[in-house]
Amino acid sequence: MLTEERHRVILDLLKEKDAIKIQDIVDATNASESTIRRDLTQLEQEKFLKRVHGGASKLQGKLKELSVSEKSSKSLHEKQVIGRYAASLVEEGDCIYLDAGTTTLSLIDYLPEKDIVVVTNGLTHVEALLQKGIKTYMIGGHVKPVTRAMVGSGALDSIRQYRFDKAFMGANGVHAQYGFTTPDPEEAQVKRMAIELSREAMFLADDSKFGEIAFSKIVDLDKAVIITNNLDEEHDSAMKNQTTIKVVTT
Amino acid sequence: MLTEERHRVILDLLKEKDAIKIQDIVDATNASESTIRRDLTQLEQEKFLKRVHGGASKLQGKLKELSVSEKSSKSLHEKQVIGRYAASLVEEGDCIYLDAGTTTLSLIDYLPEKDIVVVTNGLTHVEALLQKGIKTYMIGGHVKPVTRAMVGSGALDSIRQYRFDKAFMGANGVHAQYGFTTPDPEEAQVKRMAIELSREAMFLADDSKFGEIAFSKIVDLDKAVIITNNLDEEHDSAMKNQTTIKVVTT
DNA sequence: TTGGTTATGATTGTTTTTGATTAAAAATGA
DNA sequence: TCATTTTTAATCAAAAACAATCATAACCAA
Repeated sequence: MLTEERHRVILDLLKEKDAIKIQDIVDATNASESTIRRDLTQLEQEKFLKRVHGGASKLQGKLKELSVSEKSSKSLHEKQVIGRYAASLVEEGDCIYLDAGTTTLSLIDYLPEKDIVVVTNGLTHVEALLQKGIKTYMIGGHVKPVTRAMVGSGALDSIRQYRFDKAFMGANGVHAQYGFTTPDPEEAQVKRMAIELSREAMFLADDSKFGEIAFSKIVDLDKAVIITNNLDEEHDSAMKNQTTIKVVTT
Repeated sequence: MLTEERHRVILDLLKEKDAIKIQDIVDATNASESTIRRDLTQLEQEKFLKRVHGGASKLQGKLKELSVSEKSSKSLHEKQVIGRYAASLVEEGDCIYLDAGTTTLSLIDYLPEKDIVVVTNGLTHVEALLQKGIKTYMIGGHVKPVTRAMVGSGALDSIRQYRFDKAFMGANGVHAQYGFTTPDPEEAQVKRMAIELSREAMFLADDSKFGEIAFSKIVDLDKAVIITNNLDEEHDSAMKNQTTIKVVTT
């Protein structure tokens, strides 16, 4: 039975019962206990269920936040790897800016239990941050319906009240010549301002972003460090003399 | 039977009876007494019930803090009535301020399909507003974990960027002498500022709020209109010469 | 095919959960 | 009050579930 089939079986079982035992799944799939455990670990990471001692249970609440396509997307793992590394850079007492977007969202899971303050413009991020008990500030502004990010002049005024030790940013395009880019000019403004207000800025970008160019320029490459999961020779040689690039593999 | 299942069973039993004996739970779950005791200890810690000698009992009072759904269910109908009326006051082109809180939240359901702009400090409200396709602004600031409202100096700076045609407010206490009050001084500040910035301010308060006094004063009664579902003679005569009170019955 | 990667199932030692046992504490009733 | 009964918390050993590791099997691209 294919991995994906098993996953489907597990989720189907969970649809009918609120909680299931590992043995039930073993019986239903004829896979070994070890395999099922691995499945559960994976499905938990992808936010499809919650593991409990002895089995797994539905997770209620905010699972609907992410569309299924997003969750199962191939790049999920890359984002987690990048997010985990970025989170490891956070130090006691830091004031962090966290840009809206899915890559930066994955960082939250790995944030250390330290005394830190996080400022964000992502509505979705706030819930996750509060869940972890992190002191959270949100900048104001117009709420952009599609991305649930704060933009506009209100956001610019609002963000100017803060200063950051580190800013973790997202972008749609990373290009040797055109720098960091994003589709929405208003979002670009906010991002640019966040970088200016920060002692140290980092872009979290998986390898699919390299060579891409979106409509609005945020800043040039030399304004921020890049954290990515993979970097081919072509882009490396084009960008390496402009900024620092950290490649995280596992 | 999984731990979580047992917990569910216990809470279900408690829903039907106000108090249960340990032996009843043992019978219902086929677990040992020791295990049930451990379950009860845990559930008590998580504020789901209160242990009593021989078993467990519902805890009344403010456990409801946890589940917003339960909390709002009690006076849900009143809130809906008030919310619907308040929404009917909204006119084409209005700029609205919507205070955080459950009463104002119910207003959103009834907002007309007009070209309006809504500014809010309630994180929970934003999602509902976007769902209805309403142009939404959020003020920035520190996110208060329990209420998910924006407070603090950031919120004050942020809200000052706007002016409102109408402000719909919530309060914990409405008192002839002490005016409108709320438990948190920081929230009171934001509320006060919102009222100042608004041409017209309205407090949405169900009848349980009358005569109550919370810790922090927001403003005096004459600064805002009151919209409520019911008003007894005593409070009416005490307040009617200070402000306008609109009683909505259906 | 070959070499390398990934998925699998068995095995290991460790951790968590469980139920029984006990002595202490609380309720009961004369 | 005191003695009796019930309930409780604490302890412990057995059982269940666990993560980690490893060798094998299946898979894939060159």
